[in-house]
Amino acid sequence: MGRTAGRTPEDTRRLLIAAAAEVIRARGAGATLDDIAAHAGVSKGGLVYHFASKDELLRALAQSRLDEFRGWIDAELDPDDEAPGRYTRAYIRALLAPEQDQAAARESIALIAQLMTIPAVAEIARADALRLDADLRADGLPPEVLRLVVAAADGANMAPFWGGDLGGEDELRQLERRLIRLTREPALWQNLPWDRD
Amino acid sequence: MGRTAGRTPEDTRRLLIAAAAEVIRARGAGATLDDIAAHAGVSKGGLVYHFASKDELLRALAQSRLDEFRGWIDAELDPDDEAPGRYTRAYIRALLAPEQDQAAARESIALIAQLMTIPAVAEIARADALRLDADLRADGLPPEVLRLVVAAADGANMAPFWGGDLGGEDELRQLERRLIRLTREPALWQNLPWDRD
DNA sequence: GTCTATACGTCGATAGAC
DNA sequence: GTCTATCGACGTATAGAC
Repeated sequence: MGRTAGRTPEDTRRLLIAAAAEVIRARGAGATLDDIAAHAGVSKGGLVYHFASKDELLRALAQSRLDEFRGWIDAELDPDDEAPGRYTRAYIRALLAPEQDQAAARESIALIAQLMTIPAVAEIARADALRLDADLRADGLPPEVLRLVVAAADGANMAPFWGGDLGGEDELRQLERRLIRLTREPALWQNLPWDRD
Repeated sequence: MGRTAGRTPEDTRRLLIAAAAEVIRARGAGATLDDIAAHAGVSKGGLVYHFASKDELLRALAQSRLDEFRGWIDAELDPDDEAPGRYTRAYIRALLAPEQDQAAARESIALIAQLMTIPAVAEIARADALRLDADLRADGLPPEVLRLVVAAADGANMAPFWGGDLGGEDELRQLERRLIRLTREPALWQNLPWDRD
């Protein structure tokens, strides 16, 4: 019999992933395995038993974040909404949802961006992005409207990461409403007199 | 007198920054000072003479990238364009300009994102972003149009970083044309029937 | 099967010779 | 101004307690 009290290996793994997220958020990029292990209440060797390398731990952390984000989209899906673009609308709401504060949003994005430098993480992130794009393309919106709306949502979401300060919360809410409106009535965008003048 | 042949300290610094960029692009995040120094033709100790720490070297690299990006915007400024939104149009062109290939764009963005995890780099990036936002806000466009256009350009620019695959080059060019059109005629966006339905 | 303790190799940083 | 030599810290690997 092992040494732990009532704690399954899965619990320990989750504990370690959560500790990694917290320590990296607090200490930044240079967080050590000792820090993470101590924060989870185990030794560094104990950590290595569950995750053979630091990269594997960070890969698991990245996967949990990607799954979490996918969960946010699903949570924003409106059961009464059966019209084309329903998934895109959930995507917009998930991306533009107000976070606790700007700093938290910036740190969360910085964490993902940082993990992207690990090849294994870049790979699963790319696979996730491809699946997400496929879901969005299957959502029934005209391609050029989808591209505009997704790009705008992505850009607005990334803004805090770069540290800029373009407009406040009210303007962000207005942008969210208008992007969602475009998904409901794509002709608004398509029928603008683009080639006149 | 020192030991070098005809090379000024400034030359050596530029050489080391260029070597850092190249080695990090090739080897990824784990590039060592030895690798970078060897690639520039000096020893690790020689590198450390010019940059007291690895962070300082990477800070200089980040600054050079930020300056380079600012230069791209200035290069896209149309001398004959005096209308409101001229700086925003240059910003859009600089961000959506086709790079050599998608992989190069992704690596370039990944480099910046990776450097952002260093506190000193995050600070200068934030200062740069604030100055850029101030320039954009002073460009004479209605705030809600500016926000949409900048968010869409940012998001389209970041797309390769996440590894997704939403549409091709032609669609990107169309998006660029339409965003620029909106800066020339903001009323197109403002006068849409947002609250109807 | 789960974890602790410990040893090993590498890297960033420092000191001092030339 | 650049080098060699060396130190301390970290990621990795492993032997063994329970």
